[in-house]
Amino acid sequence: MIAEHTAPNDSGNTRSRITEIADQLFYERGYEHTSFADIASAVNLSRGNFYYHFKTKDDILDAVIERRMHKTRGMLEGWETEAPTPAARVSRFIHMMVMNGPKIRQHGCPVGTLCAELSKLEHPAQPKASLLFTLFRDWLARQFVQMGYPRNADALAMHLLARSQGIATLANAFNDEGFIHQEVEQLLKWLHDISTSTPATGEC
Amino acid sequence: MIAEHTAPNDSGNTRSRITEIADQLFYERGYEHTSFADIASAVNLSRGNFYYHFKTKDDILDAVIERRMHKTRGMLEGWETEAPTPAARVSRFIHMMVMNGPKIRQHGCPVGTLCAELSKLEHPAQPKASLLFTLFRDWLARQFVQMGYPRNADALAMHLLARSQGIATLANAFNDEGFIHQEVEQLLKWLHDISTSTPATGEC
DNA sequence: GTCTATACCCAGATAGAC
DNA sequence: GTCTATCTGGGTATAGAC
Repeated sequence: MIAEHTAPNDSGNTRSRITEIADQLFYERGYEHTSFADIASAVNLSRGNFYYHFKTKDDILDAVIERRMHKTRGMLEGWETEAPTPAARVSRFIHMMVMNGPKIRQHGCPVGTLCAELSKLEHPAQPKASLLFTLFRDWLARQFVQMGYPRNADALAMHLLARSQGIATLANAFNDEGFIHQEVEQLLKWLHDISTSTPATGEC
Repeated sequence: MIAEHTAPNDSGNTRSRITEIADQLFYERGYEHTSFADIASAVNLSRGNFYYHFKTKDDILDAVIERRMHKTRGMLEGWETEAPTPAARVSRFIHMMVMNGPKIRQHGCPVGTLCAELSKLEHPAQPKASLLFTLFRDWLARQFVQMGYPRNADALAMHLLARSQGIATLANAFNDEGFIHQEVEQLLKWLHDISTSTPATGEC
């Protein structure tokens, strides 16, 4: 593990710049509809040079998914440390939809739309993309366990995830950000109810 | 309006056959990822002849959306006449997810995924595709009005639509049909609750 | 109405000079 | 590491014979 001579100029930076731009473009325009040329021009690279950093388009997708995994993990850890109670932490998740309201209205949920697209393409990376959902799912389930719902924590997590996805889909289809607020209110009420009521044996 | 000589052999049939196949392929593979060659070969037509029936790909999309509008209207009218109460009619809507479970698991909701894709493409037909949602939205709202919720019938309709979309998205992402059943149970309970309880002034 | 042939463009991907 | 030039394939779309 001696310092190798593999410390290229700023290829690491270039690579992450490409990944960052690709992440954004895949979200805004979709994976298939984003071309190498789109990404290259956004990063100010020639198409030829592009292939020095990524051999195939699938490689870029892989890097983008990994980047999203990393960012998501960081966000969840942040909520974990910032918010004192499980209910407050889940509330952070719900509020995320309000914070990202304008982008959701324009492009839907980054995770949901990517999974849907890769599913239609029968793309090999589809299972990997679904792991982004799993990240949220498991994190939410842990919160519900701490809230006193060990038996159906996963069902509650999936329920909340589904509600969020539906909100994003319709807010996007109808170009209606107000709908997000409207539904978030209901979700917060739902969260309040289950976090204050005594968990019944087979609740929810 | 005298009978014109525009009654070509079976071009009407060919056209509707193309539209039917395109409808299916757009659902299964997505709009952009479906090529003329895909459709033509599925209909057993040469690519050249294809253009006799549709000038551009957008024209096919238009025809597909109109076909879906037509079919949806027919389905909703069917539920309207078959089911005696508004609650029973909404229940038909909810059960549709169970009936289409396998396809939803594989390809998501036909309406939701089309709207999401067209949104990313910034395709001119996106608003037209959203009208498919509007069809369900208005129909559901009418049922909730009849159920005694004139004030927030539309909010209830949107809520139910969103729940359905979320269920479809996650069932697809996790390839999990059981999740549909699980959530449909909850939706039926929700429907039962609001259809039997006395509507409060600002309920739900 | 149906076909073959083909124009045209843009995508992903490669070669090789600098 | 970056560039230009280029290959190859597939996509939409057209022309014109039958």
